[in-house]
Amino acid sequence: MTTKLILETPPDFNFKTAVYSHGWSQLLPFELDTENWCLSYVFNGEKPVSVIIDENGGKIKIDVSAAQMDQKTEEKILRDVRHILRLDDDLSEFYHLTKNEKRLAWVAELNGGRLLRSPTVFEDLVKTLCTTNCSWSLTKSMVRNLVEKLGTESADGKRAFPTAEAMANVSEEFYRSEIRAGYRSPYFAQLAAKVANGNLNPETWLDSELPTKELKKEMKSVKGVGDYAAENLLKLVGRYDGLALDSFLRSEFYKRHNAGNECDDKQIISFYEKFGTWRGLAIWCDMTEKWH
DNA sequence: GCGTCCAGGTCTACC
DNA sequence: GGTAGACCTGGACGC
Repeated sequence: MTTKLILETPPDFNFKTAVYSHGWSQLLPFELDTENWCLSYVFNGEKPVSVIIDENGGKIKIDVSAAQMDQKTEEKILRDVRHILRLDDDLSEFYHLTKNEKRLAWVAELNGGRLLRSPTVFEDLVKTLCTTNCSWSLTKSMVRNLVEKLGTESADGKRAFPTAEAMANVSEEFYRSEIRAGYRSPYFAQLAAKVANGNLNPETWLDSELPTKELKKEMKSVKGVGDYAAENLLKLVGRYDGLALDSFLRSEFYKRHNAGNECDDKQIISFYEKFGTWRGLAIWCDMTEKWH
């Protein structure tokens, strides 16, 4: 039994470019069906709720695997889907900056630039930690282990992303032996404990009034979060000042803009300076054009 | 089958 | 503030 919900989309919204914006759609509890072009997710709540999201005729359709829902749950699902697809982001200034750039004209044409995110900053933070210093396959493996071993099951047998409380209830050793997180294990244990006991609330980063430099400093106070991780998180809360340079972006930049030769990060930063506070989104779109 | 390298980096110690 | 070395894991690669 499913319940259908509908969301209106802004005119400059493109479901596929949002879903394919980066690797998040490959990380549980997201699951992407590229044949039917729909995205599944399992939302946390009193009881986890599994949904299938797709687009038809300029509207987002949400099939919820629940026979009955109270109004509060329905409103939360609608709010969360708006959040993960970034339906309320205003990218008009970014499109204005990029539409006359040869390599970036596609962004405004395809209504790109909306980076898929999780319903909570906590989930994005944990997933970002899973991307550091490892292959993408290991990132997927760690996230899968977190969901399958610590996530709560929904009615249809899928699992939600673990809450901070669930993650705080297991030991550092659990992260090593079961999640296969290696040296990141103490980072996960410490982070979960801080969030669960109220000493850290990453959700406040969404509408923080701190200048980006200060907010980045706060993010980096989390063990395991360095420049790349903090700048990636900043992009996910809507601030694109930092490039979030990692080995992928560097190697792509060398290929596309430096004849395959390595160069200093300062040269990359200088290259995107003209995009101002949008530079982090500009480099990401520049390096991922072929995905679209 | 085995060893080495390195991937969507960060931390700590040291200068 | 800048740099060297250590750090888990697992897939790719060469032999």
